[in-house]
Amino acid sequence: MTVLFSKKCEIGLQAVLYLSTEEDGVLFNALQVSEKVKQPKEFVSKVLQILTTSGIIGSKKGKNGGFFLAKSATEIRLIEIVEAIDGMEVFEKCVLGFPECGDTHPCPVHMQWGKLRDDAYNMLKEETLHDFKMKTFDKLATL
Amino acid sequence: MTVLFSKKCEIGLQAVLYLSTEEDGVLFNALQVSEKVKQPKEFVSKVLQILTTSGIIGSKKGKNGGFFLAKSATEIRLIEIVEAIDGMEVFEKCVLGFPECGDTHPCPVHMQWGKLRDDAYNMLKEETLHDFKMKTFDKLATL
DNA sequence: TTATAATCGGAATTATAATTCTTATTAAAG
DNA sequence: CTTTAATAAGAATTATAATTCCGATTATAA
Repeated sequence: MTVLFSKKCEIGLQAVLYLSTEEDGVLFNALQVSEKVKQPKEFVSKVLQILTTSGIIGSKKGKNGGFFLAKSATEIRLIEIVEAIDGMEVFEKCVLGFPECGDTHPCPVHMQWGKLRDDAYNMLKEETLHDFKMKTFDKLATL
Repeated sequence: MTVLFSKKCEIGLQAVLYLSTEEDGVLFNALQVSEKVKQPKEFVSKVLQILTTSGIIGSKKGKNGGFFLAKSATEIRLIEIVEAIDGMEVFEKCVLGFPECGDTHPCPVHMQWGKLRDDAYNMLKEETLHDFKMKTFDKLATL
């Protein structure tokens, strides 16, 4: 099992972070991305398609085609990628699985998890891809 | 998808919280637990078996048998249930899925997630079942 | 001692997520 | 205009988690 997001989503996050390491206008094809994130090309392609449909990245078909950030790295937030692939359910459901958990019928950890969940949400929402760029570059270089 | 734990684990947590609502020595059979947590008896039985093997709950076979807390509610912590069913992987793996993420090769959210992860761990570790007992009773009564 | 009501453990099945395959479409380059 | 290298989309397959089923065992109570 993954931690909080599906494997598709993890790959999507990694792929977009990788795309953000290049300047505007430079393309990476699916093979290059798949080698960087160390996952099969076919699977990575699927994820890149989803991100293309949702408008986070753009694609160019045909020879010398590939993928690129659809917006500037200063405008893309990690939460958008999570939302496009997994949706927002993780931030809405009870961590203990109680279907009726809420402010009126709280589970034993409702308040505490609520804070953690909001912190996680903010972690993904507040910083832009650009903020992460250097860290990411260092990170991806070592993989 | 579930939030952080497998469905088995969610049911295990709910089941143990339910068992903790009774005094020592009182048994609940699998059917009673399954009705309370609103899941099929067969599935709940499976989960109760796992918890029995790991020593968190006890079982009595045969007619009038059932399940009960193996220790006092003041000695059982939610983290034990998570560990018995899902293991500790959620608290060890990178939230973005980078296989080499760690203090030397941190992912973009490594430090921030590290804090959240530790807070979640402490949330499940520090309070005992007994601490949750009244809240839980109220909670389960409304389901 | 027999019937009954439980847990136990493993096998079988089903559902869902992950992964792969296939074919179509597109655009550049020869 | 043809070949080539790419994405696109959906179908098919595989892996894993969830769920169900069945037979065995156990203990109580009639």
